[in-house]
Amino acid sequence: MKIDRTVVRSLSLFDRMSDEDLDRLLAHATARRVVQGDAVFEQGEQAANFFLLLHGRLKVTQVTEDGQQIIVRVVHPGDLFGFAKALQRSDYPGTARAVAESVILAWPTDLWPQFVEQNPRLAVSAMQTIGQRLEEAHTRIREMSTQEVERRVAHAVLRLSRQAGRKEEHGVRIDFPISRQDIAEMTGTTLHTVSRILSAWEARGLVEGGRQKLLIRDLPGLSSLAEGARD
Amino acid sequence: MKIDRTVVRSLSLFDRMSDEDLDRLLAHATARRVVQGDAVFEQGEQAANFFLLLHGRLKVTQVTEDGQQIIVRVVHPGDLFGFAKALQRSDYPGTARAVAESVILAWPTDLWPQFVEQNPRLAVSAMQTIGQRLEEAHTRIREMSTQEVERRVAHAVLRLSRQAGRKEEHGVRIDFPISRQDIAEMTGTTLHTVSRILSAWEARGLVEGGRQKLLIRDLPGLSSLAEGARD
DNA sequence: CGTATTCTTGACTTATATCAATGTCGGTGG
DNA sequence: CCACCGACATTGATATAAGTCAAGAATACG
Repeated sequence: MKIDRTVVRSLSLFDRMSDEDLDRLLAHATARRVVQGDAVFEQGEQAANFFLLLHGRLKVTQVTEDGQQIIVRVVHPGDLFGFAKALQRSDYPGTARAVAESVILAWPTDLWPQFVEQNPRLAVSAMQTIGQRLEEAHTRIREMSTQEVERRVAHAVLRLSRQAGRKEEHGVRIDFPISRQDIAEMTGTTLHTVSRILSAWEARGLVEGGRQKLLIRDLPGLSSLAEGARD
Repeated sequence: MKIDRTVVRSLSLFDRMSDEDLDRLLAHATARRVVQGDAVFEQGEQAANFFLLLHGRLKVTQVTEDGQQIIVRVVHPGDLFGFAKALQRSDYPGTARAVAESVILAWPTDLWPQFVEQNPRLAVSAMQTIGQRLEEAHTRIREMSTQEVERRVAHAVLRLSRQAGRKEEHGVRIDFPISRQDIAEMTGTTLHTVSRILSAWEARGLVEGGRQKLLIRDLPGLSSLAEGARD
């Protein structure tokens, strides 16, 4: 598959890179289309590549020994993902699956050192990316430790609206198919509880649901709920 | 305070560094003694330094707006901590407090880039450290999402025994003062629940408690509990 | 169309938090 | 050195948020 330079160029990760450097980088990359439902890599697999999401949406999940699944994160366009080797692992710690038709770039993992050395900006950028991810994880831990489910779900939905929101006539739509089960796996609860919460919100005019659909009608209202407003 | 080179030398972080490089690095470092209960830095403070723990034990905590506290991690000798700048923050996201008499090394944050560039091994090492921390965070999220409190506490105690365990006649002792409240803040529960759990374990001969003390008498027993053995 | 997901909703159960009271340790100062 | 105080811990009673179990409805898809 041919690589569309203009798409890559527009990503903040590469914005200060010279055309030659960019070309050199892309020379080693392979572009690939991933259809909805397909996995880019599976948990436990040997990490042969690291990736960049150009277009679409992925979710990264982990399953525990006893079969329970959690969503580790959602990958948005422009995000690096699957750089297990940089974190001294030989296998992928989770499964990355397309929840919408996606386009990715793949590099062989053994190119990571070059990738980083040839362009120090990338090294810094990568470290900051991981740092951000660490902070997100801590935020999630803090929320799970101290907040009840409804607030956690509110926060999760607000995050999604920021990262994957598309403005619509009556509010902000989450721009990819997302099920109640997904939201449950992001917040550490059950789909039943999520369903009840969303139904209650819908009755209050905060959101509008639907099968794998979510529209936020009242952002400020949701925000105040997330901040802990009692009712 | 004078820096003890032999202590530094023994840390894996520096083991393959030449004497000259090490000297160059230490030239910019300041050693400091921190007495029990004192904070090395406080949440929200401008990040002027990054640190290395030489001796002792610290806990890093965060407080939420509504005053609830969680323990983000425990810092063990040899660990880097407080490198907020590397993660593109200007302030410290948490408070680092000595739970035992400690000795730390401090470098000005603006030296971080040199620190990293002059010795690429350190850059890699730092990134791996952050990577590990990210994995730990995900493990914690996974546990909080899927496991009941008793198993989480078991896992937390086992981790502590690995990272801060000292072998004793009747088992493994957690080698620093740790309260029920601390364990609660590490596992996202209350001190009451922790107290009940530890009492039950003590009755079964798994552990031996005490004021800010904890001795694990039956590691295999605890492990099987952590792995989900029904009773 | 019928079949399979996904979602909703009710009834019930349970783990864990909350509230409340009391006990115990260990260091400080009289 | 002993008494007292404050921090830490234990334990019971009660409340409740959220999970589990169960059934059915709605929506999408082949």
